[in-house]
Amino acid sequence: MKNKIKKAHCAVDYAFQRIGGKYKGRILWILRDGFLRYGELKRAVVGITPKMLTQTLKELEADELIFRKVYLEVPPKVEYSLTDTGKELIPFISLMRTWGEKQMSSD
Amino acid sequence: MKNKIKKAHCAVDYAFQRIGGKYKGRILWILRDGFLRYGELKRAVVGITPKMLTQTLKELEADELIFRKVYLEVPPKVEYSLTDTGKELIPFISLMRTWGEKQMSSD
DNA sequence: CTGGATCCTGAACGATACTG
DNA sequence: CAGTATCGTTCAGGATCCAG
Repeated sequence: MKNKIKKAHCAVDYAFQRIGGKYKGRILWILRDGFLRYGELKRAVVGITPKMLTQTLKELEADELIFRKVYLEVPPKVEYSLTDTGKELIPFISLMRTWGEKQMSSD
Repeated sequence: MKNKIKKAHCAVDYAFQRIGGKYKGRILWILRDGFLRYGELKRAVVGITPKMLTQTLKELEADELIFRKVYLEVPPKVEYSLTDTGKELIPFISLMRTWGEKQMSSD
């Protein structure tokens, strides 16, 4: 682990700290099948500010959930994708979505 | 839904708001098989203060993820358990745990 | 025993402008 | 295009004491 996990009392606690936060779940889900550039992510994650996007991407990268590939071109190009560890989370985020959709429709 | 969900951009977002927070995952997991009293929960969720325990339990109850049963006795007795909706989350929290344990051991 | 009431701090998040 | 920098705000969470 690269990020500072404050103090996990158990595995559930630990996991939530790594994918908690306002945007991490959404970003991981958006990246589930493919490579996206910074600008594409910015459009996909509606409402996020550049600061939060950068910050969140850095944390996810430090946690080794996403991979950041820089192309040395002009204009600059950077692509983000899931690491294997990140991909392991997709089934579970998928479960979350299913549950969330069901709940939302029953309000 | 009874609780105030600020604004969910998608189902993932929505789900995270409902089981996010510092203790919700742990509490749901602890309640996975059985009824626990307030004091038992307080001991089980190491480090939680009475205020946070009460607050979290109220949110979970308002979200209909847990059920609160009051026994009219002296001294007071209150038992908490999962609702059906709450139980639906257990498989997924279980996935989280598995993933979290694997990650923790590979640091 | 099961909480409620208060006060407070820090971290997360947001708005806006700027840069290589 | 892909970010930084700076400043401001909000709110979850914590400490402590009190109550039915």
